[in-house]
Amino acid sequence: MYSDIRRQLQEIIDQAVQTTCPEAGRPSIIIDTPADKQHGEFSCNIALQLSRALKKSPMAIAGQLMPAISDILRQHPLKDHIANIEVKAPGFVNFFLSRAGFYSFLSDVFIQKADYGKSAYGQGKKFCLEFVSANPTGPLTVAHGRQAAVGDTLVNILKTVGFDAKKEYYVNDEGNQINILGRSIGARARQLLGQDVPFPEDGYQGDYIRAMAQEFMDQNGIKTLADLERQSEGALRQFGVAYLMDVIKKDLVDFDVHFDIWSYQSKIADYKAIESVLADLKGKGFIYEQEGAWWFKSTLWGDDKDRVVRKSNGDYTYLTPDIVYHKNKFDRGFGRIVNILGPDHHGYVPRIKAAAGALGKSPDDLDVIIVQLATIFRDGKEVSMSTRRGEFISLREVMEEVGKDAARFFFLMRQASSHLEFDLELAKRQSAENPVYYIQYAHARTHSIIRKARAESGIEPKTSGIGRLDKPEEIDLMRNIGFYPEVLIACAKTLEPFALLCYLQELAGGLHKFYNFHRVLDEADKDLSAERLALIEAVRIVLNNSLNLLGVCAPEKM
RNA sequence: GCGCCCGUAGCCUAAUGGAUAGGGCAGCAGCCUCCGGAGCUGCUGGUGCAGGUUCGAAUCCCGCCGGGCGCGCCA
Repeated sequence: MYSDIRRQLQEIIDQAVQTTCPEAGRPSIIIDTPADKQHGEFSCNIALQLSRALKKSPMAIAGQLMPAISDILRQHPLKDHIANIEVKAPGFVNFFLSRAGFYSFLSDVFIQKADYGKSAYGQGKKFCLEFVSANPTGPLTVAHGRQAAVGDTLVNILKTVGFDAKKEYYVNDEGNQINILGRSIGARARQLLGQDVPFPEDGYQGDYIRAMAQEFMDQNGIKTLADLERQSEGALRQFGVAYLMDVIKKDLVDFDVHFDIWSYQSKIADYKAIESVLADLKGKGFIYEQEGAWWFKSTLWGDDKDRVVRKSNGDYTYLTPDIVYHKNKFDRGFGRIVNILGPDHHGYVPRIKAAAGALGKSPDDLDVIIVQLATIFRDGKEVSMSTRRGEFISLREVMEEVGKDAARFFFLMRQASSHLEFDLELAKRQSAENPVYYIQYAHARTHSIIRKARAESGIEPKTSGIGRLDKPEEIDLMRNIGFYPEVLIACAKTLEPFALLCYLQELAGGLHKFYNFHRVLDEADKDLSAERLALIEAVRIVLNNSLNLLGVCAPEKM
């Protein structure tokens, strides 16, 4: 494994530093993966780091370290895996893998197969990622779609690298938005019954509200205004929440996003729970009264200003039940809590981190990923969006128009922190301009070659005893295959699945390039064919594993 | 006004403080007797401005310039 080799090199270099320049102490040895393969598979900058302390030039230090490293390596089990060590200006020590080193990556793949990529990096730590958590006031929008794609993929990756990670959806089934929802449905119902009532100014204007009003009346046998008046506001709200949560859940299932935990505000943050948490915070001196309202001292943890948790009229603000909800998450044993929010909520981050602090946790135990908006382009024009006005493209429309695979892939095509432009026409295009197909095509191609080898030549991938793969395109593929588990760990560290997309494009590109340079199936040399077929098989497995993490299909034919 | 995010070629985008700033699109020139041409090869072009920290800065710090977002006893 790549990480094992890295760790062993660290030990070797550490030892070399101790013998050649003990006065340097025990500096931490950092082994990089050079961006440029001309600098080898592993690179160490220790000589550059020690330059100042030792008052020597980096090149001189590296020159001293080199022979010591070689000596140690000569008697080390790793010696078969390293072909060459070089010192290169301004003072890097670079390590080049041998063919045996590269072949070991293929062995790893054939041993682990569908599990290839898994690691123990997360050490089973309980990790809660809360995302989407759209209020049940309408269908999911593309903003939620992007958050869903990012969150779902991220948890898939976190689980793969050894976290006990859960996907959680928090349902805000109470509060102002839900009151407005109830009133909106009520108003549409009255209008359907012929009463000329004005629609609430802040109401939800989407057409779906009218359909819901009709459904509500059908279910409850409401035929007249008098029938309607007998229904409570609460009944309307309850109906609205249940109806829209069904819509949302179906959107998510069709988008291949499956949550582990559904938390309801009404169940977690009831009156008793809120009062208990407020009493606790008040007891700790984190809450004070002013002008009839209760204020939470969020400035103690760096927030701009303190925040109201109980208004002068006795109502709670949005923050208050949310503090209770986060306490609930911590109480459930999650060591790490991460929330995905839209950019319109970034001002909310300091106060919820302050809440974590007030609950006796470190504000660093709670992270927030802000996923920037996706702007949808149709016919080269931006489509404007506003839930209130009912003008938006729903996630469902995008899914139905471009398909689940392209939608998920496109939502991940930029870093979450970057604004995303989603071109519907491009996503639909089945051509070279569309990156989804580039990768899926690579996967289909591996299947096609393996199929043909079996059917026409009876050649099977040679999964052990590889010895002849040495072309640059073959080496490049093996290097990338070996790097796959590292890519997943990098994604987990940065909480950013984007790097996996870049990796996939490179791996797919490497396959296409190899294919164009070298013939896999050759009747005259079936042994080499079997080795190359093994390489193809390994690529197939990695493509398949990573596409699974993205929730994108890995087609065998296209 | 205060706070957060962002400025990389004609357009989009990458780069755990590392080496010659890497891809893609569009453009031009090539590659199918042969495993899927949804592919491959080649050509051209870039870190907003000015300082600082560092052995080393697209990256970190300060100041400008330009863009986005947020600043409620809303959610």
